[in-house]
Amino acid sequence: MAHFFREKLKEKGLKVTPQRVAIYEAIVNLKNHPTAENVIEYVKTNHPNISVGTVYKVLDSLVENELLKKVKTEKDIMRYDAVLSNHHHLYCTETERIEDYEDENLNEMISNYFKNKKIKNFKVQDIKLQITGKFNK
Amino acid sequence: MAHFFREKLKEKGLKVTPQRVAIYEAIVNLKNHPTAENVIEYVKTNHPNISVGTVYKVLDSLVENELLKKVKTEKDIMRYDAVLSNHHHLYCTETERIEDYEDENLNEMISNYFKNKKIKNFKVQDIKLQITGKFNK
DNA sequence: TTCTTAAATAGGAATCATTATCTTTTAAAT
DNA sequence: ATTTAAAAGATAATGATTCCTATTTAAGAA
Repeated sequence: MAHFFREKLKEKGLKVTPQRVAIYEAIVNLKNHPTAENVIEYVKTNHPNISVGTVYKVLDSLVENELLKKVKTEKDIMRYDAVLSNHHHLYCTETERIEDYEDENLNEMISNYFKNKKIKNFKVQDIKLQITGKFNK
Repeated sequence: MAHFFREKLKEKGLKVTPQRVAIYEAIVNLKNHPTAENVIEYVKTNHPNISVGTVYKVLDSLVENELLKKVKTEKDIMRYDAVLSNHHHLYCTETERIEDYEDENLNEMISNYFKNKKIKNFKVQDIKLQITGKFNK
């Protein structure tokens, strides 16, 4: 996993730094689509001197280079996702919990639907579901 | 429309103030899911003394009372929607444009799909599509 | 209509996530 | 080992949003 990431960095012409690796691993390990602050806290256990600005800069550049994604929320605090494959999100109405939801059949159904049904004046590139509700327990 | 809004405010036990009416009308008139700043600018043409804090507070309370909705984005600036009926959003990859997308057939297909396919440990309350792509022109 | 009062607004200071700036360090190519 | 552009660190600045408090007002009661 770290190997995949190192390769990807090189591909994109980005230097492989310990900070970048640590930040990426933080996103992977921290489930629930962490905030920058979550990442900083996590990374500081192994890199106590890491700078806040560095974390923000790295997150931005990884998103720009498609190694991470931002998660759309109704909050002004950004959250990140290391899962790049096509998937949807379950949003809890009562907490900040956000979980990934993968469903091949659903993807296929939707992609079929939009093969026929065109949206006028709009070229669809990607479709994601925001599924809002309540987790049990 | 203003009438509907006044009634709704009363229903919720909220006072009908000129500021609230103006802010609500701003959201309705400003297409493209305005930010708080867009609203402030718009409302100031008729209410030059309106306070920034008031706009934020009103927006919050209208969202809380289900007279407005927040739009999920990847930005740290909040955007609002006065359309309460079930609809989806078209997000432009290149600009900040976000348009409503209504599609009864789609709603039905998805709701049928989730009538059978249950998500484990999760009770679905609402499903929205984020459709990302490019507008023509 | 006037009175009463809790709710709402105005104005401005404070907060806090994020950005920007500038200096020092470092990855990695030569 | 040298070189150098890129990256990181430290910290100041920014800007959207929230907080605070005095003043005003909507709306029910008299």
